[in-house]
Amino acid sequence: MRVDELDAKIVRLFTEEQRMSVLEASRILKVARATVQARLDRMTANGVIAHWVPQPEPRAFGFPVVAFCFLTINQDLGHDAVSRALAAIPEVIEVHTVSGDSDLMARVAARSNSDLQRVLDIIMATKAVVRSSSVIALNTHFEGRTLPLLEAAARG
Amino acid sequence: MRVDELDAKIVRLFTEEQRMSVLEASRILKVARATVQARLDRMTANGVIAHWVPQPEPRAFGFPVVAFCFLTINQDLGHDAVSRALAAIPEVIEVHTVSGDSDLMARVAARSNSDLQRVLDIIMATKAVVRSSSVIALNTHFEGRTLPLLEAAARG
DNA sequence: GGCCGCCCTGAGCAGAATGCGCAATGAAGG
DNA sequence: CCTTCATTGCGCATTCTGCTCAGGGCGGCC
Repeated sequence: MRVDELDAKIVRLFTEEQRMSVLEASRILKVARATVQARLDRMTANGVIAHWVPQPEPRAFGFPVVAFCFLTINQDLGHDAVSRALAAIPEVIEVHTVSGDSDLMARVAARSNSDLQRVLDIIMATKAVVRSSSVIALNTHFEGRTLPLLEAAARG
Repeated sequence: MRVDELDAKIVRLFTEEQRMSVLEASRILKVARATVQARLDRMTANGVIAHWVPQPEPRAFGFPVVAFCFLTINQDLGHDAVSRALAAIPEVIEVHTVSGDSDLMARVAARSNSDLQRVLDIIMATKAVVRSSSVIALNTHFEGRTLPLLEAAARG
């Protein structure tokens, strides 16, 4: 979908001030309320706004450790079956099929470095994963920063 | 912060049905409206609910390619300076300092595989990055799936 | 030039939700 | 027993939402 600057401004407003109402946004942007409504509906329908939900932050409730695990899987099962098995583990936040030496990459949260070992053991215990190699995130500078990209897309 | 099952149920409700109002949530959960309000306020104040904003999805507006780039940086500058330089590039969605052979890991979005090359060139042009090695996400099975972890934390 | 579709606009209205305050209740812990 | 804190139910004024409608501006198309 093509987005324009008004779309980006709307998203930015609702991002910066989450108490923003559609009505007030329309006042600030000096457009009709129905316009803001229509833009939001259109972006939601087209998936540009993928979700608008309270995002729990694992760091804030006891899972400060984040690791990226590169997994070599049991090829007999297939990627989808393995990702389903991984989806059953709550500590697994994210799974991609990737290019390169490994088959899958998973983002994993844990209570501590030793707890990470426990989670990795659970992953290996699924029998779906043959080998894993992990990289620990020592410091997260930023994440989920998609707004600048939306604005870049809006400019052309 | 410690979360209980009510907290998790509240987050689940607002995640599954984003048109949910505080009032209706209180009706469904059979608690007072003020309680739901208080829980949401508390979770927001403690960062358990990190953000509650429209999340733009790059795939939906022209950036279907996602890659994870492992960067070796110019040590003279330091991680923070480099991450600031990367923050100026809208295609860079996420940056972590990581353990292992590389210094930083960045999640990068791009319009296509060849466009990814363009973005990598921009990254290298900052002079902050000495070497990069990328892994392309061929298929995203799921991501941002933090709710199960919150529920696990709520159970104990 | 004239027609058409699309989007934005301003307005109105009923219904619903919010923000706020308050006193009472209940459970937990010292 | 007393204190503390979360929860509860209630009410009120204010605000927002969902919905609808007719009108106007604009670009594309024949």
